[in-house]
Amino acid sequence: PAGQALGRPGGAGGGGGGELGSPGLGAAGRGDDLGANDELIPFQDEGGEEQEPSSDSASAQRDLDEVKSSLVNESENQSSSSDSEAERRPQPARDAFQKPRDYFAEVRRPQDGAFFKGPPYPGYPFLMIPDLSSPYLSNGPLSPGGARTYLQMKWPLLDVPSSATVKDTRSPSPAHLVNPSLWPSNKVPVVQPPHHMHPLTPLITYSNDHFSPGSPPTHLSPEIDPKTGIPRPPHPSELSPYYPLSPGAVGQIPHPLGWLVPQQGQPMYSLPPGGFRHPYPALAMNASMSSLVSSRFSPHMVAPAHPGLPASGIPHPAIVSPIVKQEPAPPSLSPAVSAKSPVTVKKEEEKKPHVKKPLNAFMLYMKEMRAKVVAECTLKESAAINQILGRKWHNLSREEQAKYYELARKERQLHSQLYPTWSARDNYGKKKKRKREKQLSQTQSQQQVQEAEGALASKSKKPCVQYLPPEKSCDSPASSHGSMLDSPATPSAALASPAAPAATHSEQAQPLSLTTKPESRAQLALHSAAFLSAKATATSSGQMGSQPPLLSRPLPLGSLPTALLTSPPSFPAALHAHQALPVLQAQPLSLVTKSAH
DNA sequence: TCGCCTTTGAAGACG
DNA sequence: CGTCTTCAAAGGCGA
Repeated sequence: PAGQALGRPGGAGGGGGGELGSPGLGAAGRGDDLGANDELIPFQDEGGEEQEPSSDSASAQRDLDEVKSSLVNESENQSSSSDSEAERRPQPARDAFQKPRDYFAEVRRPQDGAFFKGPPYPGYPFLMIPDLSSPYLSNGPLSPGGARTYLQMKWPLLDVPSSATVKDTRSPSPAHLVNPSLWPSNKVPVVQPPHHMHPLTPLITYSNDHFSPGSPPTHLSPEIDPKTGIPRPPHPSELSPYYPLSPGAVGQIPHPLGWLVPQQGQPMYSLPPGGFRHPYPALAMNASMSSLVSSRFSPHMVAPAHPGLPASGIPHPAIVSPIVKQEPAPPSLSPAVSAKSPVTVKKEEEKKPHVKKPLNAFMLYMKEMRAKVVAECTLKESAAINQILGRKWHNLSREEQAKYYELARKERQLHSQLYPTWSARDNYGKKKKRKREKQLSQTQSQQQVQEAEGALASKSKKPCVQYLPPEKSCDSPASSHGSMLDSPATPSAALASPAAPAATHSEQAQPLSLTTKPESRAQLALHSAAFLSAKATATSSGQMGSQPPLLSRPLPLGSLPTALLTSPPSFPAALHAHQALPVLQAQPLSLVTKSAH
């Protein structure tokens, strides 16, 4: 069954043929062009790194394998080692190489659908897509899976057939809906966006949800709001479909994240149901993106304020009203905003859609990767999947994480601009609480972790299992090794701050990592050993590939690899890329072995 | 039908 | 300033 889902997307994977082809590479390539953002670029690289078409497929497969293996066996070692090695190494290297446009060009194929299919992840699409819709609103319905990957994002941008876009617009959310094909059964996240979807859409997703029905084809009419009829700013891009919200609002800013966000799911900030939004974030993106990227939302962002905005609760994408999600939005939009009598205000507030918190780096990552993971493994439970994702997160290289952190940062900025008055506190108490129990459980888990740690220290592993849901073993991966303690913070912290993605700081982080997370610790232990060996080998061997995987997270690897990768002639790399791929793949193994050694 | 579970990160609350 | 709590996404599962 799983296969099914994958299948499609996979097209990518599976098909082998697909590997290269899929790629959306081509798309990616384009994206780059479009993107043109400075920041973006880096991302792209990274993204590219992660996976490109071929690489993607390969990597994806690997990942899957890893995951599966891990799932299957939580066995620690393998999973850990394999993961790190397989996944990372290849990816990075590949990414780097693949990116090259030329390469893409070649790769590109006419197949529309194919494109999207491509590798699920390709890179992080971040690149350029500025889309933005923001999904802060909750409502989105959406889609399920959420699987959109960044990659998609790229694509969209690139290819985005106008038609497609149009469609999207039309069926805003529907886009997804519309294409059931996409969704279908499995959620196949990966797949995603079929052509229907706007390339961006995926990203936008959020918006889509929102968009929904009403939304007019933005393209067509550039910017009139369906609702208000107000003309929007000319560029959709600017607008950001994302924030549909205010549609009327003119200028909302696109959500930086938008692109990140996967479409399917909900948008981060979803729009109010009624709200309309631009569906085509993609369009918008460019301009906005760049601006966003640059981090300046200002113009758009700022502006937005006016009309709709509202600081207060307004209809904004992010806004979701739990209660009444839908209602509010549309209507409320301007009117509501306009503050009515206090009473009304209260009402609104009550109803008011609540603005969701901006997603943090990990959440963004989850959104993107969830689908993949789901596709890979049979598990469906989010809890199990999240564990896996957590593990994968740790395995990400700093750079990769940095991307997400940056995105998260932008998202927060955007969110703050959109909802200046909003505070996390606003959402407090909305969910039910579970406090103590949870804590207890946590504490228990912690204990377990500690125990695990102890074990680890001693060397044993085991613990993991505990965490995992008994049922699904498969996943446990993460734990596999790990288990252990967690101290997440550190790494994250390091990263976090680091807006600078690349920042090699990673090293700094690393240390932290050690302290913090359990896994990391566990990994550390492993890594440390491996690492040492790796270092030697690495330096001598020179190929990064090997190391990255192992070290990747914990250690400096991240930096290393990248450095290595980057250092080489980048573009030309393209050529290499192909070659490289194979090599890389091979490497992993070798690496592994090395590490083992 | 609702809340739990699970992950990481951010931000608020509290001491 | 440090620690703890809540929420963000997501979807199966149990009550």
